[in-house]
Amino acid sequence: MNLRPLSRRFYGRGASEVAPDLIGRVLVRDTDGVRMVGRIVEAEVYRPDDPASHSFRGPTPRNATMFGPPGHVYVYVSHGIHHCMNLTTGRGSAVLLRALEPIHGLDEMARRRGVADPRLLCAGPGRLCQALGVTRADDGADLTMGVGLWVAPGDPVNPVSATPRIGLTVARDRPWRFVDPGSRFLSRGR
DNA sequence: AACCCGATTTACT
DNA sequence: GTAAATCGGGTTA
Repeated sequence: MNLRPLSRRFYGRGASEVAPDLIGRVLVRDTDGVRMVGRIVEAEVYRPDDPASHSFRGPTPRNATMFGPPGHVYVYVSHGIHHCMNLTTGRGSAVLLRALEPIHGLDEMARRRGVADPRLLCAGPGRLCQALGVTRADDGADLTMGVGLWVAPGDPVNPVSATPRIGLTVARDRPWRFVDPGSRFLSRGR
């Protein structure tokens, strides 16, 4: 399998283009001398014109990475406990990774998660980050270098399906969640 | 599936 | 100070 990192150009198209194109591609995580790999099956769009987005009210210390160049990781702390991971796509937009199908390094993911069921390792944005050991320390990392964390080509899924996003209290109507409709590893719908 | 609730960071007043 | 938060786990049904 080709595990070379996707280019800056891939991310620079904006979140609405990038999110559906990420489904079926492969996330690679190298940390502590181990490699973990997962297939992206669920992702959501967040944009600066979107009341649900952290970037909606402009730059703050937390969301600074969203306003930087495309192709970096934006990691934030959710509810003070969990970490969630986005891929920046330029001009205040990003794509939230919500679920992976674990492909490689399941033992390592299970150890970090404290559960063994493959379906519970990466089904949810907080679970995914816990499984891969992604924290706020990774915020701002460059995804195009092939070091630490990146996305490789994989096999893009089409068609993907679009649904409303999950866990929001505003802008709930926008169909900006994209999933692999055949996957059994989604955060909802198993 | 629905609800409840812990835990704490963040942004805003 | 305070309210809201891109959540997860457990309980109830």
